[in-house]
Amino acid sequence: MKSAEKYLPGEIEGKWYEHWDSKGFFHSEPESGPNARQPYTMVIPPPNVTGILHMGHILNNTLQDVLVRRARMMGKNACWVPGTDHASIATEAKVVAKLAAAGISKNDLTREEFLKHAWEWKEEHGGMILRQLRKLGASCDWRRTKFTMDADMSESVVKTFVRLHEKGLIYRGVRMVNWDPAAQTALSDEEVVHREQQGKLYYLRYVVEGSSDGEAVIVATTRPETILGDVAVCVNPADPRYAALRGRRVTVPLVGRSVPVIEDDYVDVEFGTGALKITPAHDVNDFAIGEKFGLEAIDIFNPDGTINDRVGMYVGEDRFAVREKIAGELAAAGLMHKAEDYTNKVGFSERTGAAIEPKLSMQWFVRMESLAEPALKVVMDDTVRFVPAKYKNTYNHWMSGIKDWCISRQLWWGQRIPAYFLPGGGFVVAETASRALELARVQAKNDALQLSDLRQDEDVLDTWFSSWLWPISVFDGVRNPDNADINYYYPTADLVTGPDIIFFWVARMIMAGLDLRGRVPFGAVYFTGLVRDKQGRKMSKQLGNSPDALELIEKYGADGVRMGMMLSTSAGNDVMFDEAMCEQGRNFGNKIWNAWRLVEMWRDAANEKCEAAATSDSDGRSAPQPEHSRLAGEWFEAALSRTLTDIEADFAEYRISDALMKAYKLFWDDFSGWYLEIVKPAYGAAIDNATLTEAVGFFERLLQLLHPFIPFVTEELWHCTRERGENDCVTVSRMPAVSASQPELLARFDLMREAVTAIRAVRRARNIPMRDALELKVVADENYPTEFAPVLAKMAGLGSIDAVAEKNSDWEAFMVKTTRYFVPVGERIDREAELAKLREELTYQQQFLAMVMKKLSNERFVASAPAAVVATEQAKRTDAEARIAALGERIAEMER
RNA sequence: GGGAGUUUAGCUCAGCUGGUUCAGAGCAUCUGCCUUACAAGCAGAGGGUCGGGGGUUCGAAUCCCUCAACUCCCACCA
Repeated sequence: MKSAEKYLPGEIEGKWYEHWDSKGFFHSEPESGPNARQPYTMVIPPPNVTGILHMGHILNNTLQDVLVRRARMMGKNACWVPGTDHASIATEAKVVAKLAAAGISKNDLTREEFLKHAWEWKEEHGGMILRQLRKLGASCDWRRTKFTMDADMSESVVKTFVRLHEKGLIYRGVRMVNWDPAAQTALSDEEVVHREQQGKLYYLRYVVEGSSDGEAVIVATTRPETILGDVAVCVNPADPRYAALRGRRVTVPLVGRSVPVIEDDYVDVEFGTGALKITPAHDVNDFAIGEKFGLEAIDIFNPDGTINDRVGMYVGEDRFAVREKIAGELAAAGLMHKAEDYTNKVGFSERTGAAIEPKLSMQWFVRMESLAEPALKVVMDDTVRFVPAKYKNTYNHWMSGIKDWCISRQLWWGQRIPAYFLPGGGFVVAETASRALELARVQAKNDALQLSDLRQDEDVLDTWFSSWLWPISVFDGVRNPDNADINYYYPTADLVTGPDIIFFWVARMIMAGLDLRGRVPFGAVYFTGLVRDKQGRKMSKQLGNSPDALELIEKYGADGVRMGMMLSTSAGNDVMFDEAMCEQGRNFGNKIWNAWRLVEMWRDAANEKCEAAATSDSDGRSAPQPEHSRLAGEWFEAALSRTLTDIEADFAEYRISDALMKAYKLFWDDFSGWYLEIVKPAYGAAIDNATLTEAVGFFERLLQLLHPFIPFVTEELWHCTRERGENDCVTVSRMPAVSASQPELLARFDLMREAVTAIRAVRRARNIPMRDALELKVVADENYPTEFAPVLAKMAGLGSIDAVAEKNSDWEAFMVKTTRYFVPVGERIDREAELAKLREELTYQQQFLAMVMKKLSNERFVASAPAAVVATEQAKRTDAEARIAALGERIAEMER
C-alpha cells in the first residue's frame, strides 16, 4: 500500500476501526492448555446508557485502551468488556421529563406502561456512547457488551440480594434517609452533595406555659417551617440559664402545640441560644433524641416536599415558600425574636439538584461492617494497588467509619426488590415469584396462598447495587460461579476510574468480589483526575467550557485527541486540558506520516533504479552500505532498545504520559532528526539496500511502540511499510523485544552529537553554509567518540577530521567534555569575540572547580559521604582541571 | 470542625529512599531559515532564589517545624 500524500486522520481512522472489528481482533475467548496466553482483563466503568461522550470519557477510555492495546501486543489475551449502566435515577428522571413534555404524568401510568416507555427511550438513545467510543479507537470486545439491566445481569442482582438477605446482611427498617423530593426517592449518603448556602438563622419565641409574664425560651433554627413537626425543646442539663425550665412545657409558636422541655447534653451550650427545638421526623439528630425520649415523630411533608395535612396549616404549599411565609407570620405575631444572616451546609441530590429532606421512611439496607473489614485490608496491604497511593488514606477513612447502605429507591427503572409481602404481614425474599410463594406458604402456614395474594415490594435497587457486581456479572460469575469465562478472566487486571466514585463503586466492587468469589476484583486501580479547562475550572455543561469531544476528534483525529489527553495526564492529578495539546498530537501524526514518506521515497527510487538496471542489463546491485549509515543503525538499535526498557518501567508505574513522551522524543528527535538525516542519501543518489531494509525495520518497530497511544496512523503506515495480508495488523503484532543495553555506546554518540551542535554554532556565527565543507581538527582523548567520526563528518558537513596536538591561531575552538576541537575558519575568525568567550568559560570552570574543591577539602564530607559520591567529585575535579588547563593554553595562544 | 493533597520556567508537569554540572521536559516565546519528508517543519536562543521563613546535615527542590495560598474528601452542631 502506498501512503497518501497528506496526513488526513479523518480519511484513515474509520476504515481501520471497521477492519479490526470485522477481523474480531478485539474479541477474546478463554484459553487453556500449555500454550494458553495469560489473560489481561479490564471492565469498562459503564457509562450511563443514555450518556454521550465527554472529555472525562475520553481521558478514561484512552487510558484503558492504551493499557489494553499494549497488553495485547505484549502477548496477553486481552479482554476489555464494554457496557452501559441503567443509571436508575438519572434515566428515570429523563423519561419522566420526556413524558411530561408529551403531557403524560408518571402518576397516570402503571408500572408496566412506564417501563415500556423507559425501554423505548433506552433503545432509542442507548448505546450511542458505545458507538462514540469506537471513534476514539477503544479496542473493546464488543461481542461481550453488557447492560446492567440485561436479563442475566438483573438475575445476578436479584440473586445477590437474596444471598445477602440469607446471610443476614440485608434488613428493612424505618430510618432517617436522604429524601430527594424531586425524584421522590431515598438516596444513599454518597448521592448527597453538601454545599454552603446563604440562609438565615431565625430566633423563635417558645412561650413557657403557666408563666404570667409571657416568659419564653428563644430557640434558633434555620428551618422555621419545621416547627410544624416540633415535639420538644431541648436544653443542656448543665446550662444554668435554663435550670428553671426543668419539667416545664412550652408552646410551639403559631402551631400552638404544647411540648415538653427536655434535657440532653447533646445540646451545645455555646451555639445559638443553647436551646434546641426537636423535630424527630426531619432531622437526623432530632430523630435520635426523639427515640431516646420516646417522642412522637410528626412527619409534615408530602413526598414532593409540600406540606401535608398532618397539622392543618400551609397544606399543599412548598417547603421553601412556607419558610418565607412562616417567618413573616412569626414576626407579625411577635414570636420572632430576631433573624440573622447565616451560612450553613445543605445537602443536595447529586442527580436532581433538589435540596435533600431528611425523612423517616421504611427502606432496605445492607449491613456494611462485615463486608468492609476485609475490603479495607486488601487495599491497605496493596493486594489491590491504588495508583496514586494517596487514595488509600481516603479509602481507609471511609471504610473505617462506614455506615449501612440504603439500597432501596422509590423508582421503577431498575431491578425490583425481590421481597414479597404476605397478606397477614411479614415478607419473604426469593429469586422468583414462584419460589416466594413456596416460602410464603411455609411462613404463613397456609398452603392455599396464591401468587396473587403476595405483593412484591414496589421499590427498585440502587444502581450501584448492580454496578458493584460488574467485574463478576459480566462474566456470568454470579449465576454460574464456576464457568469458563469467570475462571479465566477474573480477577481483572486494572481498573481505570475517577476518584469521585471510590466509595460508590470501587470500594463496593472490592466488597462484592471478596464476598462472592473470595478474591479481589482487580489488581490495581488507576485513578484519573478530573478534566478541567485551561483556567482550572471543572468542565461542566452549565459552564459550557467543555469542548465537544466528537468535534475535537473531527478536527485533530482520534489519534491527536488521544495524544493530547495522554500528554497532559498523570495519575490522580487533574487534567488541565488544553486543545493545543491535541494540535501537538496531530502534528506528531503528521511527523510520522512524513517520515514514512521519506523512507518510501528512497524505496521507490531504489526500485526504479533496480528496474532500470534490469532492462538495461547492467549491474543492478545496490551500493555498499556507507559507514555512517552502519553506525547510525547500531546506535539507533541501542536507542530504541533503551526507550523500550524505559517505557516498560513507566508502564509498571502507570506513568503513561512519561512513556508517551519518551516514545515521542525517540521518534521525533532520535529517529527523524538524527537517524534519518544520517542515512539520507545525497541528492539524486540511491540508498543502499542494507540501510533501506534497516530503516524500514526501525520504522516498523516504532509504529509498534506507538500503536497503543495512536492506533490509527500507526496501523495505516504499518500497511505501507510492506505488502501485508489483511490479518497482518500492527494491532495484533508482538511488541518488539529489547536488545542488549549499551549505555556506553549511547553516551559516546551523545558526545558526537554535541560536537555536531558546536560545529553548527560555528557555522551560524560565521555564516558558513552547509555546502562549504569544514575541516575539523581534534586533540583526541578518551572522550573523543572516534568510532562515530563518519557520522560526525556527515552531520557537520566536514571535509576531513584530523588529529592534531596543538591549536593554530586562526582556528575556532570548542570543547566537548574534555575533548578539544578546532575548526579552521581562516580570516573569518573573530579574535576578540573568541577570547571573550574563552574567558567567560574559564571563569565558569574556575568557579565550578572552586566549588568542587570546597567539598573535597571538607574533611567531614570526605569522611561521611559515600565513596561513590566522593569519587564523582574527584572526577569532576580532574575534568575541570583539564578544561582549565586547556582553556588557559588557548587564551595564551590567542593573546600571542 | 477533621483529614488529605498541591505550590518548581509564561503554561502543563517530571525530579523515586537527601549526593552525577540538579535545577529538567513538552508546549509557548524570541532569532534565523520555504535546505526537494514534514512551515503541522528545520537550526538555535532566552527564561526559575524550586510559595515565604526557620531548622537538621559535610551537603536540601528533596527531611523536620512554621506561615501563606489553592484544591479535594469526610463530618449531624440547630
